[in-house]
Amino acid sequence: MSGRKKQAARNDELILQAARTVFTTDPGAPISAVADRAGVGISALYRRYPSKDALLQKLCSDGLQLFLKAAREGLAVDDPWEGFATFVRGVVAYDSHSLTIALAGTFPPTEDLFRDSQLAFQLSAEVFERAQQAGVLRPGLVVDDLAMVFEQLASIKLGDAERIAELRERYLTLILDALRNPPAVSPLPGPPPTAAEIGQRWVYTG
Amino acid sequence: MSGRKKQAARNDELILQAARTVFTTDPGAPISAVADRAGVGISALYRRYPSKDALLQKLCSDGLQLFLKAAREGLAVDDPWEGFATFVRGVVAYDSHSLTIALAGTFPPTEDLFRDSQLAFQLSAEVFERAQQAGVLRPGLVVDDLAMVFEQLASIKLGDAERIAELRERYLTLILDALRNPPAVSPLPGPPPTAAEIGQRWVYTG
DNA sequence: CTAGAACGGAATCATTCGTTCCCTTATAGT
DNA sequence: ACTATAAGGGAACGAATGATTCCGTTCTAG
Repeated sequence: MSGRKKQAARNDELILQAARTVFTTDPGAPISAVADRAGVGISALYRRYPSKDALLQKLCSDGLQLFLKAAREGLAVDDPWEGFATFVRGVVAYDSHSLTIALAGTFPPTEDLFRDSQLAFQLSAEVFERAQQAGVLRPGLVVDDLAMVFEQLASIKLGDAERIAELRERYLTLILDALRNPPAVSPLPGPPPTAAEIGQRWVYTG
Repeated sequence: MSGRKKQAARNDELILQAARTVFTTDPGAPISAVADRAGVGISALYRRYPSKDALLQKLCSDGLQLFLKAAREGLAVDDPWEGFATFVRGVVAYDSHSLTIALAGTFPPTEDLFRDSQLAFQLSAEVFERAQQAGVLRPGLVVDDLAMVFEQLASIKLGDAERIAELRERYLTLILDALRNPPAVSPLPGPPPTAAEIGQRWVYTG
């Protein structure tokens, strides 16, 4: 594989990566923004996906796979609490939720997507219940609380991808400590947010 | 004041309330959605505000006033921790952040808005630092963490306004417990989220 | 009874975007 | 070398959306 073929193969990845970045930042972004970001023309996109919806479905599906991966990794850890924490950290680190959340309901779902999301729920319930039965979870919690926690962490959008990951880790630490029974007090990781970062969102850009 | 005048006065409030609800749910909503929700025509809106931006500024400004109110209420409480908690609960309960966050950066800011937001920062810093010096805050926290916490709670959007308030209280309890030094374990309030609620966001609506 | 404030909502006009189309370029196979 | 063709660039098209304007209607104060 060389020359044009190699370039095309790289574009495959370039486009997916660009799409992830763009739609994570702004779920309603135009498809041309993805092309610009990837440094390719619009044709390159339409050669690969028949429509915008198809691209979104692909992204959503990929996100779901990462979620499943995180769940399986959690299940693979023996200690119930560590398994639970591994799962939750994985979901946040893979950023699997930003896309699924942002995109949910914006395009017609497919059979596969539906099936995978059910599997995802099932697996996370397993991880959760194992921890719950081991008594290491704060009383009163339910599985569906997890979805809300993921969603809240996914709402953190400040700066570039790296900074976002740092900040999410910070608040994930806070929340995991609160989810644990008995509660823990871990050191808060990462440089804390600065006034400059917070103020950033107030600047008006046409 | 009677008849037409009274109706007009009621419309003032009707429109503001509708605008709050609509733009909180969807910051990019068309102005006609506000009119529909308020049960009035578009003219009724344009009679009161010269443009959409003007309406947004008004909403944003109102939200900021509520934030200031919450901060002052917190400062009025003697106990440093209770004052802090009062402030944070106030901001969340008044839902002052959903609008300001959602709208920040989407319209040209005014002088007043800028000044008020500075005052807001100043007041919340006071409440925060008082608690910090009393040693009731988790080590490592900074004022700007608060903004991030508010933002995360504001991202909870599930069901109608009442349900949203319930759920926010639930996670606010979790987070406040984690923010406190030493950490607390309060009972989690409100009916927890259900699978049906979580699944709701996956339905595709054209 | 009438001037005019308050409205309702259709019409206007600009913009935004998904998608298609056509033309250029580079390469693989002969 | 030479051409058929895959890959890609990006302008053009057409539908939709939505802010704003405009015009005809209604209600009431005087």
